Amino acid sequence: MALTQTAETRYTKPVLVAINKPFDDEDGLQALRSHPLFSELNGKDLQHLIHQSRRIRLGHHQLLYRQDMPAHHFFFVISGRLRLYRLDSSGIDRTLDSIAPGDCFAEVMIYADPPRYACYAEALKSSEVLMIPVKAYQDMLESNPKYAQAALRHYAKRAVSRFHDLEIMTVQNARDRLIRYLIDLLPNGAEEGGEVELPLPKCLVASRLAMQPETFSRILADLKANGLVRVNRSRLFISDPQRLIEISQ
Amino acid sequence: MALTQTAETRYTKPVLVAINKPFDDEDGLQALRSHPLFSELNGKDLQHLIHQSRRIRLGHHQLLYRQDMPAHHFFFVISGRLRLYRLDSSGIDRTLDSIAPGDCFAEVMIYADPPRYACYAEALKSSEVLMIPVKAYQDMLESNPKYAQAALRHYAKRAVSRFHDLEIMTVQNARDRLIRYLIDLLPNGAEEGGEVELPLPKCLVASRLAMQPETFSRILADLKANGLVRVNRSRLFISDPQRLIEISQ
DNA sequence: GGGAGTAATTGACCTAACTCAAAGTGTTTT
DNA sequence: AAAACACTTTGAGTTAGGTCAATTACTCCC
Repeated sequence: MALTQTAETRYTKPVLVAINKPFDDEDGLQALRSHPLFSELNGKDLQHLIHQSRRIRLGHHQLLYRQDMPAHHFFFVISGRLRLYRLDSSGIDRTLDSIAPGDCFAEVMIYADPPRYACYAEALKSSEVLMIPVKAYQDMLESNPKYAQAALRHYAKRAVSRFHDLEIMTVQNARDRLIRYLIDLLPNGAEEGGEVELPLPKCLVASRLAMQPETFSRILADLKANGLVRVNRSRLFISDPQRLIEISQ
Repeated sequence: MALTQTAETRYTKPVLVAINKPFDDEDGLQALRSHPLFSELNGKDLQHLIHQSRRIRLGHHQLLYRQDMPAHHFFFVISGRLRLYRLDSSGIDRTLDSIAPGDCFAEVMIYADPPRYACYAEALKSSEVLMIPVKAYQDMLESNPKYAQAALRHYAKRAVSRFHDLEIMTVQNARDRLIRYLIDLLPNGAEEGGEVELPLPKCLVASRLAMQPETFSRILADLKANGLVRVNRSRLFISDPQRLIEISQ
């Protein structure tokens, strides 16, 4: 296995470090307020929700929760970056998503029955997340049904985006999957070129795209040799996305 | 391309045949009522919604909608079976989902912005669907916010299930993807054996699992030779799912 | 029941991608 | 500054699975 050590062997159980610093920095609060799940909330409801939540600091590679653990909370990323992954019976570690500041994750658990995490979540670097009790959000929604519209929009969008992820994975060859992945990272899709930053280390992007790190490296080297991307560490510059699409047939 | 003709070449535009038969057969109505998106509705609201909808009959292989078409409706399957797929630039047809009676599809479009279908939908055999105006459902939800809870549960469940589909597709080898797919078809998962019916023709299951029909056929022949499944047309009998999981490493 | 059309299987061959191994690069620690 | 570590790249050999072609099995019509 090329992916160094797995989280499974690194930790015996998640160790969460709540920190006392209240969640009131103006930028953090602003980020929370701009998330669809919270944007409609009035000040009082939002404060009440935050009051019931805990702020958690996670170290590099620290596990937040495990697959199949009962899910009593969902999370909002204040800073850092996390990834979601699954471990199969042979211990292979498959990355499913990466999560940036301003995103929520495990929020589908609010309505899962039984509520169990569907994957592992770990910090890719030192990060801070807001740990929100599922019940608190549920109660708030029940007493203010008008908030449900925004939540519905968010959930529907999430379902569409997962559908799109699935679509990439039905592409049979590794090069075309990588190309589609890169184009999705571009702010305007295939419309115009630009620079993208890989949201994960290359070996984890490879895992996300169901290929080996070596394959990823070779494909990228090949695209580079053909002048289709310029590579600078985890920053890629794509000048002509249309040409990339053309060669992916 | 092994998948015979594509829908793209078969049709120039979807031809929808609304039929006059009102949607009031007791069993059809019962099925609708048991779907989470409608189960909470009171009789009057449900009747109003049905009144604004149209009943559509689809012939074998008939296209219902195309990818990127503006989405003004979502659908409930009354009878038959449909599949969702995408077509890429080289015309390859990739199956993403199959839909059975009692299911809804394109329902995420209720909250998409802009509302455009993310894929093609076609009937796999002669089918009937209820075509529900997105706006009608939206209006109903807005005037009855209490219905939103059930909708939220449904959307969250859908997102989880797409996540799970994605997870299967990050499994790198074709045999293990097929095994996981089969186990998911079993009513009780890996808990106990049983008979499953493939929801799609074999060549489309292959496409759903990002492999060639030939590969699908060979893997199934191999599982059969090892006594892991018994195959009878599209019905498979799996006596010991645990053994299947064991060999998939 | 025969013929057309479609789906599934099987064989032979080939290539994309995996595996293993080693070396290179950048980062953190002491 | 060196050592330790993590990640990435490159090379060589192997294999899973794709491709092409031919055969068989179904299904639907007439």
